[in-house]
Amino acid sequence: MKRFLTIKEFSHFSGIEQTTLRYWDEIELFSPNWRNPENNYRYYTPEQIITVKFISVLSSLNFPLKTISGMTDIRTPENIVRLIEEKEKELDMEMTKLRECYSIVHARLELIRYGIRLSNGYKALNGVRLDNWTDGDEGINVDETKICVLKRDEKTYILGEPNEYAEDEEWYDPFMRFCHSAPELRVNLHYPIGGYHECLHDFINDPGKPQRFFSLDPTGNRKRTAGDYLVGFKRGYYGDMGDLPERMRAYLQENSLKTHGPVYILYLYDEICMTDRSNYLAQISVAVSHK
Amino acid sequence: MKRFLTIKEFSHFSGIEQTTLRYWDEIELFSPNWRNPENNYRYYTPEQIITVKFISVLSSLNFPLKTISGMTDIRTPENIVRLIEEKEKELDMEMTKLRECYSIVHARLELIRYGIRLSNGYKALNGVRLDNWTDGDEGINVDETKICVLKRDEKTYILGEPNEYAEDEEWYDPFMRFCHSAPELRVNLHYPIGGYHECLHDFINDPGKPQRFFSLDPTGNRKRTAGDYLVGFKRGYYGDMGDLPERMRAYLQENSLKTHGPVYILYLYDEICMTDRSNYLAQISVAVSHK
DNA sequence: TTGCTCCTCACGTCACGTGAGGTGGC
DNA sequence: TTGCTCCTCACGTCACGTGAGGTGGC
Repeated sequence: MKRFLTIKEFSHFSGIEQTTLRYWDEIELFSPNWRNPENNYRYYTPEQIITVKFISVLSSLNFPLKTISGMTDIRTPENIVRLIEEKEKELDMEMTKLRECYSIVHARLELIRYGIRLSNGYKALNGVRLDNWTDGDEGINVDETKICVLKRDEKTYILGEPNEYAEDEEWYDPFMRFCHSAPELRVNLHYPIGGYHECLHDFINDPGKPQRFFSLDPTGNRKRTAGDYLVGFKRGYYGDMGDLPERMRAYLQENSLKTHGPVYILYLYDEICMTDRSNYLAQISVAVSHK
Repeated sequence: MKRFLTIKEFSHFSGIEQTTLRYWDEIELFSPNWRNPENNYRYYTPEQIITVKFISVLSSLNFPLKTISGMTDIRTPENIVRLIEEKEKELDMEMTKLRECYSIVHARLELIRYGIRLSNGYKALNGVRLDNWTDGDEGINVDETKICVLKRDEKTYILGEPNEYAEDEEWYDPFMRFCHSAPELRVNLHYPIGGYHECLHDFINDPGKPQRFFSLDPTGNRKRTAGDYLVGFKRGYYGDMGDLPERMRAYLQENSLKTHGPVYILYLYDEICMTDRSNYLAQISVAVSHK
């Protein structure tokens, strides 16, 4: 009358591994409908496919197996609904976190890819920039030794509080205070973090000590507006800007340009993709227009 | 000159547990910048916060720690980008799977909640239906012993192939064939599965042997259209429809109604939330209009 | 001196995966 | 008889978590 399935058949129809089925049986989460007392063979019924599929879904959603056991032990509609509802907020948070992690990785990839295009372009050109070489990609038409004006898209970020430098303090003391205050400012420190100066003048005055930090968080409340930006690059450890500020000022004068608003310092290559500190690669940008 | 952080401070600023940091050090995934050779104390630098944050993001995205190690061992921009790009499709699939699991659980919850409202309504009313008791919720205005006409919203599903019943075959033989053919039909068996008869006449003829199965998959290509439906309920094991077909026919005659299209059988309570088979709860619905 | 921090080492945990060695059914 | 399936038992794995027992620094 009743049709039984061996563990192999049941595994085949349900898509659950035999080892998993044996384990779930062992911990008394999900057991075959009947066991042959002579040889201890496991026999399942077709409708158990429905249950085991549901258990596998809950397991995929990171329900601990003990929680699922608690659900099937006292198997009532109310119990199932209650246990799932209890987990619902947690699930939502996990989904949000995953999406966020995904977005973080992409923000980081974007910077690194930009750096790679820069370096490749530079290598391909033997360090000589050809003004007529474009392929629609800003990055490839630039080399990291030159200062230039580029159209930039809008970019969203979260701005930190002004940094206060005590005597002898370097960038890392305010950086740690920034990390510390991150939760209250709703700053997600996983996104790439950059340096910020209120204006070009401030940057030139003390290029190694950013006046603020910002996080390249796409859910931020601040925007770097789209438009023309003066862009320069610098190899070196955090804060080491060499003669870049001076070169930027010279470029502005030669080309009769004036800057507006803040200076953004973003590291395309940093700790994450470089072992050699002197090879970190920063991009410095500030909005410009003709005088 | 260089500012060092103890493991406690570093854990605090980075948000990574001390045990995790020690473990990551042990497996040579992420080590402190300096160790005191006298007491083996670990000392981290502030910029390591950036790296460890990124590692924790990758770890949250289920990158195996060995893969992340491979990334930091040969730490070049190209290497980081390559390893992430390799995982990208897998990540997309995982995200899709999670969303799907979420949707599956909700499809299931919806059915169970409907069943609970039904049972509660029935209990509260001592089995007597009050026609003027509505709160905008169809479920609560219904009791499971009565047949009635209800407005139903559109519902999406995937329809299986026609079932063929060999001699002496019960519902579970075609059900298993349905499970077997699920992958080619792009049927996701995790969603609630229902029975389907081409028309009321077929249902009444052999109510225990659905002519097809369908999966309540919201990405399906079929729709149960919105409108008026004749709805009845039945407690009992799969296929046991008792006198429900006869009662539905009587109701149609008394109220001068005629049915259109297929009959849908959906189990609100089944294996998953009931131990007692005789208490499974099916909802049977078919589109109706006045003669 | 006291309390706090840090260390290593060993063992536990969770959800399986992987053989080893042996039995059962057509 | 042969090959296939099923079983148990033990041990491995992954990414930590949890004490135990001891040292180090202000």
